[in-house]
Amino acid sequence: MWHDAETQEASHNVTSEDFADPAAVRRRRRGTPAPTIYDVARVAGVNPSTVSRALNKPGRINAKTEQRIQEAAKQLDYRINPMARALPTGRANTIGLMLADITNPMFFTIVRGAERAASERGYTLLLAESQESGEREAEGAQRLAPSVDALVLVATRLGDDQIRDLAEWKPLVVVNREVGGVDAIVPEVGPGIDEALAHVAALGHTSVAYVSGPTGSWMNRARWDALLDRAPKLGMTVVEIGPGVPTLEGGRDAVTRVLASGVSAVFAYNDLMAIGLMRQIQSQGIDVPGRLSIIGFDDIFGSDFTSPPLTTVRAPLGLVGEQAVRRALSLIDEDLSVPVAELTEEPLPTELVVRGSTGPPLAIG
Amino acid sequence: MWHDAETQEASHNVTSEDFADPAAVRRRRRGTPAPTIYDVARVAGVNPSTVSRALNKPGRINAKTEQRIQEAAKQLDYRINPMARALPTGRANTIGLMLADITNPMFFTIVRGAERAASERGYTLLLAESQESGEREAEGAQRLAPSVDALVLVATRLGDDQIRDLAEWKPLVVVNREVGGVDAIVPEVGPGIDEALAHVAALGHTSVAYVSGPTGSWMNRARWDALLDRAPKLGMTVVEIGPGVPTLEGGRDAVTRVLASGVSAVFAYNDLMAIGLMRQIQSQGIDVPGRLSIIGFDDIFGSDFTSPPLTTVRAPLGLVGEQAVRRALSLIDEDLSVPVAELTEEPLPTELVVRGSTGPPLAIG
DNA sequence: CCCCGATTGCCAATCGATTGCCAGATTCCT
DNA sequence: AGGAATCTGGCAATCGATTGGCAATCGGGG
Repeated sequence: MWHDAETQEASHNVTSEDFADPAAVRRRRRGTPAPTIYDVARVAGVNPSTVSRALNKPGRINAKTEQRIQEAAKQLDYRINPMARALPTGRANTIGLMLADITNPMFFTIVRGAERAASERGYTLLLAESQESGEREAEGAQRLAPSVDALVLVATRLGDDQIRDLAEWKPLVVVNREVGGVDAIVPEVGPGIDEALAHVAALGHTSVAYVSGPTGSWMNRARWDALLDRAPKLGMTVVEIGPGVPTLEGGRDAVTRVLASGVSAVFAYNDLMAIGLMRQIQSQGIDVPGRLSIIGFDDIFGSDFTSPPLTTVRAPLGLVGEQAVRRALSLIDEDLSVPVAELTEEPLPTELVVRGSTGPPLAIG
Repeated sequence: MWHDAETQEASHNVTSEDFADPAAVRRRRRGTPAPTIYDVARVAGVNPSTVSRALNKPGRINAKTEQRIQEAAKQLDYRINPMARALPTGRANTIGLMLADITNPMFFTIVRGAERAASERGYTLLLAESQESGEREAEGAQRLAPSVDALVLVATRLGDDQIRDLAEWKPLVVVNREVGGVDAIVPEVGPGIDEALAHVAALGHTSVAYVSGPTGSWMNRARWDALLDRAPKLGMTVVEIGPGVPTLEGGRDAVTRVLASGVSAVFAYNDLMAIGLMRQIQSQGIDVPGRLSIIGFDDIFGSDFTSPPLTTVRAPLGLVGEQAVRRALSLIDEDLSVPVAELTEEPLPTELVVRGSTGPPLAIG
């Protein structure tokens, strides 16, 4: 297919005649009031309530009438006003999604899964970002809560009590965290870590470190706990280094302490930290995985771009997002005492993805 | 900071007494009806309308009364019901953001900018994804439109006419595209491309290729046009290869044709394609930038993870998102004939970021 | 002491859709 | 044919907040 300058030219001419000016379009807009069910009712010659029923209680109305109304609606290009509907029903058909940091690639995948699950059921996602600040998050949640049917909190910085308070107010699901009394979607850290430890053990490592993430992060603790529990059973020593911010910088900042610790393999709280760590270490002329094997968590976008590509414990983030929303939807149904759509919640195991950043330790290789 | 098993244990005990079971929390939730201005009015001993005015027309009400109402509101933990407010005012305080593909990292940055600009003014973002499908996008836009005050379309697949139709319906801003008669936020491709061409010319390249993105993409065309216009002036030949999908795969798929074209430097429609191209070429044992220099567009997250890190024409995506929302907000104000908040729209120039994927061509080096 | 204007708060209509209740029309059963 | 059951569609109240118009109150000036 060729670049076609003519097409562009032609289309540009048309536009300049009539609507080259954005202001013109705007002016035109102002006049148009959106049609309501009253308009539809008038055209179809029925009562507004009949229109309402025809449009969302199929069968409740005589087929003939129903069709007449459908046609009137189509003719007027009627679309329902969600806000007006939300008032009597109390349901906005929206789900609030609260993220710690939109730019962290781990969230993209979750958002996509969530969006998919939501739009599948006719729900829309309302987005808010806490920018890793508990205060902003509380504020954001308060702002979001009244306009959504349910909340999904991802990697939240809120305290357990705040979360429970919110949960009493609105259906709520937390992701990557567990809070007593609140529905949670958390990938199983165990399987992936078992695989990963088996992997490094097989390579011959006997001492590993964990570069810790934020103190308040539930998932950080979960990963460390799992490591602490299992590594010794495989005959390995394990130390925690940190805490640090869950970003490239956080990883960079841990380098000195990692090297000083003398370990031959290191787990980082997440891929971002792992990558930051790796790049910083490499910039000091140190070989990865020769001198140090590095393992991340999550398998975010870009974790296979590095060289060596990052070995990581993958979390099924897309599924996590999907399930979080599905669970939220089922909570809404439950609130309405509607038979809960049966939740076939697959387990969410993590798994090791072996790439180039792990290898045998120097002493052996 | 040490891992503290006790803390966890303790907190777990508390929860198990009272709310270990999510169902218990849910049950508790059902009873609570949210307080309304009527409740506040009763407590404060005034008329609901007075409450409304006290809460959002500061000064209209006697200071004494106003304070009494504030206190009543606080006491009841009243928060306004946005849906109920939206009905009479016609404003939902939301902006709809429509993306082609949430998982494309280039959008993350835009989303963050948009979210920031929106929440700054008390607006919330409503998210929809078209998954690169025009049909889904049209549907999504229709679904979104009635519940938002304005729409922002990013890298939309819609036709010009569809966009104009939407624009007559709601304030609308398109990003990374220009449509006659519609407000648009588009980074200036010129400066970055000039820099990039100067860069490759200085390195000694005389022939470049452009690996094209989706046919329907306005930005794809804009970049190609700019290249086509400027390269010859610098004494370089330029060919277009494609079109292709704007992903890693799209880049991989272009490899054969790129190599066959005999060029020594290649621009790709975006970083994703550039990276896909680079990795595929490297996997064939071909050196980058030795045999082929590669340049991307956007400077997405991860484009500096590759080795060599990617030289790319950076677009100020965060600013783009911010400005798109700001413009949308100003359109809303304009519709309301409110004095438009003065828009200090900085220009959005692109700039070359030189990293490792460009170098002198073989013949010279 | 009266009048005037400003201030303050209330009344009631309104936004658009939903829904319980009811009445008239049909159908069905025996 | 009589009566019950079922269909249909209309009426009107309701969700929670906003807002134009009005009435009561108050202070001040003459």
